[in-house]
Amino acid sequence: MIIKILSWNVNSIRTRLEQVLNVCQKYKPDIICLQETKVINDSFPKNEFLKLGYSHFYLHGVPSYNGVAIITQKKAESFDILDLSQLNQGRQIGISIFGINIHNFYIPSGGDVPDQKINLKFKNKLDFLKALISWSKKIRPKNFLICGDFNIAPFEDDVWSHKQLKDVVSHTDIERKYLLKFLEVGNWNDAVRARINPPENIFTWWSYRSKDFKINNKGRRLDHIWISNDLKKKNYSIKILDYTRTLSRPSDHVPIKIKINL
Amino acid sequence: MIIKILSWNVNSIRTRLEQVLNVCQKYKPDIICLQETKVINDSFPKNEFLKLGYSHFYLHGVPSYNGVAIITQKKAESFDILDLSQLNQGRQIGISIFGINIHNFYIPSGGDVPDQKINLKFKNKLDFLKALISWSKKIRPKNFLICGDFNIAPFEDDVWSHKQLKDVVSHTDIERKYLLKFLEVGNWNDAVRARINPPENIFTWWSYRSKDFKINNKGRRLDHIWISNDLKKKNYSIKILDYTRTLSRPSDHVPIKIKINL
DNA sequence: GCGAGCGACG
DNA sequence: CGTCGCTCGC
Repeated sequence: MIIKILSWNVNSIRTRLEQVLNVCQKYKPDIICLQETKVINDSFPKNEFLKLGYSHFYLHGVPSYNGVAIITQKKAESFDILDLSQLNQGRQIGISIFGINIHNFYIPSGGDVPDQKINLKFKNKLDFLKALISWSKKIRPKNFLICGDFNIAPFEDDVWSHKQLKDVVSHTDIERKYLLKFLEVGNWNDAVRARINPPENIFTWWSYRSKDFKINNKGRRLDHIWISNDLKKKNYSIKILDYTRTLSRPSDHVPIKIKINL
Repeated sequence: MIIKILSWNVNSIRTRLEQVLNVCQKYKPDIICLQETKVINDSFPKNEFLKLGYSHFYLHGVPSYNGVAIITQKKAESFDILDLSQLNQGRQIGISIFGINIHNFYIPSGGDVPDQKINLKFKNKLDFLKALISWSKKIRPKNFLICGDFNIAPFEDDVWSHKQLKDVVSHTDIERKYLLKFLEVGNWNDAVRARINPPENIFTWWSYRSKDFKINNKGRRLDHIWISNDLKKKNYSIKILDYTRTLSRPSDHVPIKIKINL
């Protein structure tokens, strides 16, 4: 059975609704994982998804910020809301469906200053990664896929300039180290870089602040799909839907998609 | 010489820019009078108008609220900023062009409660009307056209229900009396009602709060074009562009247009 | 209901 | 640059 999973930090589902629906109509993913929905569960725009045949909503929204959602056509076998940081920030949910486990993350962005002592947000980000490392050890992933906005570009060529970004939050040594530790202890596999590499585009995020984002192309690969060893053996393909960044009023992140033959 | 003048309360020129440009391309007015531009002069989006051949901007914007603008293809012979209320609220400007005088108003809306003692905004509205009465007496209008959002529906059939709106600000007896006094002392002529009458649509405003505005059609005629006696003798026609109210993200007011053979 | 500006956050 | 929620104004 071939299934398609799409992951996208939409930066507000209400603002981006039409674009999300268009992408769903075009690519018909079985499972939609959204981050930064920025809406409480009661206000999630379910009706429009229902019209497209998506009738199951696994939501963890908090007011104003963050928020994750998984939307499916088929009912999930289970649904979990996790709160590893104990801050109730709407950062992780998981479902079991089609015999696999899918978790959807929004890892903290970490603020501006990459210093745990003076920037609590950066500390929280590293703490969240530590919690994910423990969680990975505990669950011993099997038939498992995780995706979302990890807010870290782990490899040197995951950013437009390693040299200019090595002290910028999202690409500092310590974040990259923690993320790779998370990858390693869970025996996770970076599904995207297993299939796509430069010079093909691997970036999933371009700042709103620089116009003409594709001219300078100062992007970063902050969004990820990781799979357990058993899924790695399956046939799968990856697509980064970077065309969405050229639409009017875009999200700063673009969707990533996996098609996998279970 | 035939000239076309368009008056429109756009409720933010920045938000409504595309719609205003579309209307200009469609009707090619020589003179565009806008109200509630809600933008300071430095931020007025001139470039887009320049592309359509409108190269002269007569602006009186204040931050956040109110604001009036006259935009023309031909340079005006004079430009006046008036501040009859001495509150610097961006409510009246005038130009001389094509040998006539054109003044563009945004009369205060007047708040909720139609009582001068407990509602300062209502008092300010009546004071503004008194000032306009004095101004009319003083100027003795000749070759004069005034237009804009007067925020008053003067006649009983200028609202969807005189009975239900007679104590609602915009249609109270005292406002109607003051506005008709203003009309009378200036020897002004209501150019719109001289040409268009029910059952044809004469409303220029429908509240944002009632959806399906054309079903209940609870509109009011708040926007006006008045002309002096000498202009009354010219050939002229009027059009209310109420189709703009059906566009997405519309202004709550629609444009009114006069075509006059000077 | 829909503009505006603000400060927080990204 | 662009979300949010807030308050204000119409």
